[in-house]
Amino acid sequence: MDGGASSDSRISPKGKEEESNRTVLAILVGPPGSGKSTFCEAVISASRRPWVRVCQDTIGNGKTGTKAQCLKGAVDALNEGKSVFIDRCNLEREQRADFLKFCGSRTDMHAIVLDLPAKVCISRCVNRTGHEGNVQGGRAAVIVNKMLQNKEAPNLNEGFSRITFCQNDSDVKEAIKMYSELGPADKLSPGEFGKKSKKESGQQSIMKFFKKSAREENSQKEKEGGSSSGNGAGNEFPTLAFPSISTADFQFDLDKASDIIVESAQDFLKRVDNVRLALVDLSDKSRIISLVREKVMKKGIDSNRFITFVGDITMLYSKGGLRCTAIANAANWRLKPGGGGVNAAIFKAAGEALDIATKERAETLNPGSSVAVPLPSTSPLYQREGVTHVIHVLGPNMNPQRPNYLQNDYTKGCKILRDAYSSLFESFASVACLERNKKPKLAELKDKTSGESKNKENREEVKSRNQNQTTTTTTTTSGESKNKENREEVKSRNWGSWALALYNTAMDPEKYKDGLLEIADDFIVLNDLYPKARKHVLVLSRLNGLDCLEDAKREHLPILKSMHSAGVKWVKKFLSEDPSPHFRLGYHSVPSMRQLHLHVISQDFDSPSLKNKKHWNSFNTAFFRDSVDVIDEIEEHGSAKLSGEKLLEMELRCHRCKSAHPNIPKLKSHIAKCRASYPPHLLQNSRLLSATNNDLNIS
DNA sequence: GTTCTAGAAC
DNA sequence: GTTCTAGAAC
Repeated sequence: MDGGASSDSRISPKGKEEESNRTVLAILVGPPGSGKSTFCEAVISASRRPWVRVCQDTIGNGKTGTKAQCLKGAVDALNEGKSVFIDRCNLEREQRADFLKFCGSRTDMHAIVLDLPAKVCISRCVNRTGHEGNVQGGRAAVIVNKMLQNKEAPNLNEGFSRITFCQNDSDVKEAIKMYSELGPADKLSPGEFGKKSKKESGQQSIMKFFKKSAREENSQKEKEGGSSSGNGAGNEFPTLAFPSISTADFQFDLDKASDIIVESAQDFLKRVDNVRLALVDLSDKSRIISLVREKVMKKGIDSNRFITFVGDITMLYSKGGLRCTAIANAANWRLKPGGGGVNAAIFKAAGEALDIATKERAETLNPGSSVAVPLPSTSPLYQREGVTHVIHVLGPNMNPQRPNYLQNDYTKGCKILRDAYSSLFESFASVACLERNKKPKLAELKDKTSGESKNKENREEVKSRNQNQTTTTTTTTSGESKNKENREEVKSRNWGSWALALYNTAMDPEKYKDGLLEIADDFIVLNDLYPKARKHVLVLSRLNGLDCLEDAKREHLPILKSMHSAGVKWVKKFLSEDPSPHFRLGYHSVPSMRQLHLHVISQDFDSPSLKNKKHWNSFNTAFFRDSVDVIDEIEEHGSAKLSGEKLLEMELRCHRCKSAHPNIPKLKSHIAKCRASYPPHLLQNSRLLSATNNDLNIS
């Protein structure tokens, strides 16, 4: 920081009489979660000067307050000779203007800008509301980000005599100290303090993060003896390739659309560093591409960070040498493959895996929103193109032949299209953040620069790397054919001694019988030693050699079925004691403990043993394979689908409402309260068992 | 699978 | 300073 906020500041009053009665009206400027109320409270409790906090959230006595009420509150306090904090977001100039009318001989106008990283504000919002209301998880992010999009930093020419900018907690602390020490007769020196040098941004931590990653990558490159920098620098950035949304089938006006693309992109790139956007179109005669190019040029957007690209969005790397972290899909609202255009092409190129992964994420999509779907490493798009995520996005429809036609209402249409792009870019930012967190895999590829003649060796490299991955992590997709070659290698597993506890129990149950709930001929039921929910038991196969789900084949169907019905029996027993919980029965794709075991687990996940991301994701991503599906798949294909351990690294999402949470404690406090209905996928095929579940009465 | 702990993030 | 994560050892 350039030391600003600290640079004090107090000027002792010149002529005591005239100056000592001066009041201060300080307008706090910052999004939800930036700490405005905390700021006010800290100053008020420590200050010798009489302050009044005028807060729009509380002024309405339970109802949402209005700006008018705030204005009146401020006038009253100032008339009583008190100084005032205006505690509302005040991010836009217009919002602040009315308060500045008080600027007069007796009142000094101050702005205090809490320009903290958006990420920090979002996580505080999540924490604060925790549960109900709309400001939680992903929504908090959307709301805060949206507000920040329109923010206008206060300027002295609005009528402020002093503006204090705070970019981090220590700036805030100093500002609090400064205002706290402001006695009734003191005056703070006028001017701007603590303003950031160049770009202003609420995304500091994300920017820092990307900068750091880029540095690391560069230094690694140097170590490898690679070329230093040059014009290709942009090639290192995580890149989002996206088609123009709504302008093909949905017939959105091209001129308007190109404005929105350029403005949204510029906005995004301003806030997030070291990422790149690429607008892609199939044809070099594309009108949208030329319009966008023109506007990008006019606006002077960095050509390393925003590019237009002519080519097939499903073959950007293999055919065009353009490496993209994520590609956007102009999806339909049902998120179904097919149809035509980009949607059909992407689903086709990504294979069945994308369809499955999409279904796990969402059933439908609203216009103006997006959903990021991680691509399984088996998808051709991942292997061949290095794409880790497909982000489905749905724009407005201006085509009368298609559903949800907007009847030429471009006010609505433009808004939805803007929302669509901003949602798309936000999704990409979190994807890029996630990918960066992992050890760079594809980034290891030493490609020189762009060049259309992307050499074959590189592609071979990608391929072999991914093959290696499949052998070590036992990731598979569709059925038996896939992993035949790998099987021998995978077969010899190294189980640590700690991983044999279940195996030993299964082989010699009598020895451990005190701790067991049930011993049958082919299975054992026992409480999980470290339950991850209030009810969590294991149905353990007794068959030697059946180590894990990967080993389960058609010949094991009888035992799988008998384990399943044992599980259901125990669920019934638990429900007869307490009918409230829901249960799932399933296997981990890659278990830590040897000997096939079926988890029977209540969906409260209320347990001190549930401590980390891996715990959560092992029960709440596709890593957890429902017993019913496993049986179906083995009956049909001879083996069950397995998911890779990559899923265990995914961001934390509520298993009911699917909101995202920054860490385990916050997730846990959320799920303790979330009563949203379960995702539709779980409500089918008896994947979720409860007291009201009819299937329980029959089987 | 857990525990322990360094150090990152807050 | 405290909270949280993630990697190593078992």
